[in-house]
Amino acid sequence: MTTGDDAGPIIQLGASERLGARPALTARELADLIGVSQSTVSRAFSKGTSVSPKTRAFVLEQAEKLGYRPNVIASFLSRRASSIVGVVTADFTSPVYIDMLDRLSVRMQELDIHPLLFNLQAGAEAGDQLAVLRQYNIETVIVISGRISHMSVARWAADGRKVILMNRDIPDAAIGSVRCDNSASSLVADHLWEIGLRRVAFVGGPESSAVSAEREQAFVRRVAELGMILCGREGGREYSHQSGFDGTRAVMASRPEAILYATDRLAIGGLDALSWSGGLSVPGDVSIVGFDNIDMACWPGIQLTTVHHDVPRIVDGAIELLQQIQNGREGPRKHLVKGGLVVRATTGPAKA
Amino acid sequence: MTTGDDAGPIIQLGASERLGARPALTARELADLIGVSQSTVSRAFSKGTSVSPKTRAFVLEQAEKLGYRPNVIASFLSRRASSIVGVVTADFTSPVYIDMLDRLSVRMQELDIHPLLFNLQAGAEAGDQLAVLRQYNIETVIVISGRISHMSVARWAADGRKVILMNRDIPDAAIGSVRCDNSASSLVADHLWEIGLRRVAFVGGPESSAVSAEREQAFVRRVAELGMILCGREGGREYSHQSGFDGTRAVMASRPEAILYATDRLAIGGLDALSWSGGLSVPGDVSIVGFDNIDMACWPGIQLTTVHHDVPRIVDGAIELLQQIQNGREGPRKHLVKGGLVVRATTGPAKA
DNA sequence: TTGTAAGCGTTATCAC
DNA sequence: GTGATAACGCTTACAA
Repeated sequence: MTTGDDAGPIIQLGASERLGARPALTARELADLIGVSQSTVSRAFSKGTSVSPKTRAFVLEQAEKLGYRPNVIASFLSRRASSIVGVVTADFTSPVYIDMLDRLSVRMQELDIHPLLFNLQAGAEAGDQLAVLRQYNIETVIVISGRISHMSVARWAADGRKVILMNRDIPDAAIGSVRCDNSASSLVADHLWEIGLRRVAFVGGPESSAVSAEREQAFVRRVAELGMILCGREGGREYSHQSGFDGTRAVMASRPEAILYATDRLAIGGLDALSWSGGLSVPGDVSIVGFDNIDMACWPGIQLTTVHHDVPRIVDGAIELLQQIQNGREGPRKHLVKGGLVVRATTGPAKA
Repeated sequence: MTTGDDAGPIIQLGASERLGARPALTARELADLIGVSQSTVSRAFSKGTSVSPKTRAFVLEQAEKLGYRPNVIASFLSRRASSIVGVVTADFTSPVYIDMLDRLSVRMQELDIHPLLFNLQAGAEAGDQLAVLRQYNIETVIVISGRISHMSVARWAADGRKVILMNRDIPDAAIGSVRCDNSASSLVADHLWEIGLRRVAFVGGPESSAVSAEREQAFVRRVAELGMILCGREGGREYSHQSGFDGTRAVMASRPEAILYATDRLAIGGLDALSWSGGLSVPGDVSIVGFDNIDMACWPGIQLTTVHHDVPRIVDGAIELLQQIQNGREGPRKHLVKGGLVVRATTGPAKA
């Protein structure tokens, strides 16, 4: 019953609910109530401590009944560490990053790890964030953004924070990362070849974008191997619809039969330039291909051929890394998640 | 230099950076170092305490120099309250809610208030969250979602948490809220009347959605006042593109000259059904109007006529409320932010 | 105005 | 395996 904006009228609260404002039970109080020492209560709640299974079960049961839950703030202070994880974002306009944040935050909650959100504006200083990380005793930081500088990441790591990078990597650094295999764009070249297209172009994101560069590189290499012609190439200032639109208009001067875009958003900008606003037929006049397989890609009126970016698996990888770090096992690891080509309706043989 | 995914190579860290792993300075250490008492340091950092301006300035200056920052965890424990604010979300697929989260989190950071993200899945229990709010000593919760039940909100409030609702309200409850004026949909009726359209229809969100209901109501009332004909009405299970697509197909049976949708996303689904996939002309065959004025609404190939939803001002309102609450001033307040009609290219006279 | 000292609710180090 | 007791780094009476 939690769908829609309005899940019913205000419901009268029972007596126990009303008492909520009373301060929460402390370990000491629970201990006194059930006749054990306060440290026993503490031990019952932390794993890897020496309590008899019987006592632990008893304490946990009573705690449940009386509504006791350890105060994490006190625990953080005492342990000089917190289970809060910093989640750093900067690209709320990117559907892929939003999807990652969505799934990641849900998964974290299931594990009782809570994300403190650091939404960095362009130009925010890494140092400022570092101070906050320290203030909160935050040990682990997950970066879901391509816009945070390597420098910032390096500083956090140098300060002893564990960093997990999503969708990017710092090659020779001992920093965990989980990302999709951008070289899958080579599959696009194969596909275009198979349907008989020879003149191809690439429309990318910002020049400084590693993601765009990797996707371009793998595509261009395979294009060359197959003996196809790379007739055009455009980059943008950003990963926006307008960028894809403008890039497409520009690259059409080279008369390509197909265009690969660094992301679906750019590709949809291209579809707009060509078809919605341009009066051309896709794929009749030109084929287009995206990368990421965002929700929009399968809208009835879009049906974009694209490379699948497996966000759920990337999130799984990040969660796995997170747990390894929190359990103190192993060092940083690099995950690379494969994606595959999804052929829809924006690619096909050229019109006769 | 923080645009693009890759902001340069790893930079060698200076000596002071490398030492970062050394534990942060405490108030006691700073106090000893600069020759004041620890409580003086504490006072210098909290406003409304009795310290001479001179001492405060001195302490703050030295703290800055030596890199001291109060540990907020200890502060939370001592104050039995935390400046962490819970931000509750559930609709990561809604551009408007994402935009709110984006802007809100940035504004909060500027104020040194940090958002702990609670991303609730459909069906998540309010009680579970409440336990976590207590564990973190969280006093204030901002709800950016229509899908969290009134019941949950009421329970948090009954437990003594301050709640700020964004984009919704619980009418007779003493709970703060900031939302857009959904009755602005009446402006749509006026606009359609002026361009000579008489048969209109409405495509809404889930039946349980208060937002959809309010937008529909104001529209329908004005339509009646103007003597226009409401010839059709469809609701969906959700606020998705597909819902808008399907709802449009259904409502076209009543041959409307114009359709108002509860949101832009639904309207774009409608545009897809009519134009991209349907071969009809918009606005030649039928005019369509959305609500929210999301980014997509102004894409070259969309140019959707819509009602502006002023997210920045709504966020301003929420921040204002937040500060009032944190300063202990005043009780809950209700803000209503006006929007206006944005006429673009999807409305116009019917084809001759 | 400033310093001293007693919490805040945990964890961790001791003995037993 | 369990119970006292000392941190953890702050805030806040209470004294000076």
